[in-house]
Amino acid sequence: MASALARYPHFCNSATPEGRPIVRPRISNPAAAPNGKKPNNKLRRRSKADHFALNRALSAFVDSGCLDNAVYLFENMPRSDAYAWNVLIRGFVNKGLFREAVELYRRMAREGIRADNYTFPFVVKACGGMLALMEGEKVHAKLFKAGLDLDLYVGNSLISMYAENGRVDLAEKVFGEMCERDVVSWNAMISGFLSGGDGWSSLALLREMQVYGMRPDRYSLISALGATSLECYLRSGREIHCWAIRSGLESDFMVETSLVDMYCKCGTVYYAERLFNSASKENIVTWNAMIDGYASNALPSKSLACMKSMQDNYNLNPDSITMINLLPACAQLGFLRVGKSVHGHSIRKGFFPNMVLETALINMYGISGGLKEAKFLFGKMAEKSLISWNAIIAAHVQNGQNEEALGLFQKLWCEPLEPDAITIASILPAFAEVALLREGRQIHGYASKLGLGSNIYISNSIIYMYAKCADLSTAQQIFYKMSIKDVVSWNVIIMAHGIHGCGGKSIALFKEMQKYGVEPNASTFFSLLMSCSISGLVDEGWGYFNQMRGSYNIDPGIEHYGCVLDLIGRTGNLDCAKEFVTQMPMVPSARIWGSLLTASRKHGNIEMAEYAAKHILSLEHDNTGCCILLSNMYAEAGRWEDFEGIKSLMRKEGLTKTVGYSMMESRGKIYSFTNNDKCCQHASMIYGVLDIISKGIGVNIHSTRVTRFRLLDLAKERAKSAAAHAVRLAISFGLVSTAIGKPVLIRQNTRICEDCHSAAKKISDLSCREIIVGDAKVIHHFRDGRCSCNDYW
DNA sequence: TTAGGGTTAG
Repeated sequence: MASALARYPHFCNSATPEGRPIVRPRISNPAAAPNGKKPNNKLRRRSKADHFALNRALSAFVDSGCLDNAVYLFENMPRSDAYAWNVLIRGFVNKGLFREAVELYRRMAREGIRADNYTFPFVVKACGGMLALMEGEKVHAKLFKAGLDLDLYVGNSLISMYAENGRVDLAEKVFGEMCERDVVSWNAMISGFLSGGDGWSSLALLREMQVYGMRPDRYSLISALGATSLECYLRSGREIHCWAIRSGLESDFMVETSLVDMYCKCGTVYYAERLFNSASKENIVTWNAMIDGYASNALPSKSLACMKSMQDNYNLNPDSITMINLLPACAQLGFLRVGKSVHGHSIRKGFFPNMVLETALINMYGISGGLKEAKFLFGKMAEKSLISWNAIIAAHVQNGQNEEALGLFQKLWCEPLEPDAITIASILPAFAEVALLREGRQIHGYASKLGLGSNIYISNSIIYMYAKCADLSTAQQIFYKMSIKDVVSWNVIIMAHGIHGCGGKSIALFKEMQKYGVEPNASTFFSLLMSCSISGLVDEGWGYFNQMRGSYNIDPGIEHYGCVLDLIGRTGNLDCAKEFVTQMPMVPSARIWGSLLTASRKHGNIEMAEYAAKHILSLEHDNTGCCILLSNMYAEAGRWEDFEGIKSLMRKEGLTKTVGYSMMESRGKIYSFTNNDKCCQHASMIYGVLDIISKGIGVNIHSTRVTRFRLLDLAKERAKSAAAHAVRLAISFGLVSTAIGKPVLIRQNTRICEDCHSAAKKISDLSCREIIVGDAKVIHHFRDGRCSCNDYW
């Protein structure tokens, strides 16, 4: 637009680029007699014919897209009437130069030419195109004053303008007050409801227009098919298809494309494919609709094959929309390389800048593990929409970068953009993973403000978020208040109880969901088995695992095997655990070997730990957690050479321990602590409390692990002593900064260490307070010297 | 001699 303005600056300010006001050359009127006497009829007729010829030439330039020539001619015409102005305004509108069109309309008024019933439809359309509601309303007031508001064409353009500006209510008002309506009026309103996201009203209006004796045309059908797609209402789509056949519109290329798209969006890709196969293949839009249809119906390979066939068999070159539609297929297949080649092709073809394409690429990179590329693209984008922000936030969450996602969410508030349902749905998992309860409540409040309280998808995420923020009771309340619950709602509430160590309640909920007629799926069993594993319900877990295939016809996936392995690990029968891993029907992942490693550490079996670690490092050579765990085991066993071996491996690989931190909230403020943090707020008070607590539970804050380490390492390890680990600093501060009797809520980004777990149990007993620590996997409830995880995590 | 509604995309 900026370049267009530079090209036609005089329409904005009636001045030449040098700043001189444009003075239209006044060619003497040939019809005027030189002596000032009345012109004769012959001369007058000739003058009129010349004027008409110039207008016709102007119109011809505009129709053929030669706007530069049209402008030149217009500026050099001896006189211009409303017709000439209208034609030129039309030229700008048709080229999408809406600002210039409106400027020309303003200049027309300044030059004393009255806008007429032909002018306003173009000007109103320009206001719709540039999403300028205020300008549109001003133009509406002007045409009302001119008595043109009842003009059919003007009314039709007003309907579209208001709908485009998101004011379907005003569009409806104009439509309702029209004294005359034609098929275009009905179509504009049908399309208006559709753009406002109200497909049902569109479809109702399609029926109503027929009651009024109006026959739908190709435009009516195209909009109505869009409405059907929006509402996924196949029955209506089929009716419209029948109407298209009866009225001979089925072979209209745009109706045909809309039908293909409708069948895909309604999930009936088979019908779309049948129609597509018999359709003309000349139009790339139809191909694009089919490529998108395959990908949206989980047929990504067909999507790629369709694109290839389009190129090889029909010699059509993919456009930017083809690229956009292809990217979800790449993401589904995990074809990062193909996705990158789509990116490269788009660069070579000059498709950039293109906000939609860039956003689609960010989505693809986010899903395919290419967060670095997604971040790079986002940073380079010239223009970003809310959808672009949603995509980059989701990319961070999908790749476990929750804190960065929350940072971006905060930055979004500084933009002139308002977060929507997708933003909330994208960011909620990050809140669940790293936020404190107060922040969780804020995002819940914001979701309610956006009217998303009854959105199942959002509600499910909110339930999980409350559970992870240690507020199981609010999670339960929201769950039971939901008027409609889907299988995900049940899975989430089962998992919510599971992570709080309430495995028995998870089993009860599993039985309850079936009483309500909800069929469990693979995720239900994952939640259930995970709950059994956290609560140590070994027999129950085994029972449900065995029922999966036999009673529910669900094949256990690797995640289910992982849960059962945790269950076996609890029993301490590590040989059985090892055998279970080697006999799994799928290749064990690093996560599976990690489960065996955890069990080995828990039961002090260093040989089994080494065996598991060997497998983990062969799959993930940079697995820091594995190295840390094994080095701790070596240290505890006094195997210093092996300990140093692991440490040097870590140095060689450039692996650094994740910095653990704990967070807690007091009086609306968030406090964060790292291990042995001497710079935290209220440090002297916190260390004073910690000293008292440590003495109370029989721990010397300065020499906790002396016996476990060599004297040489004593000084080094003292600094790292678990006695001043972040979680204990947070607990110390929590005990004195929160109301007596209330639980102390802590969040920790890593798993709680054994020493701190043991200390937290004792502190809960000593202080008669409940201490809740949500670590990276489990919510530990420490009460009366015990923990809800039964000391296995 | 001029006008209004329209297909695929994040």
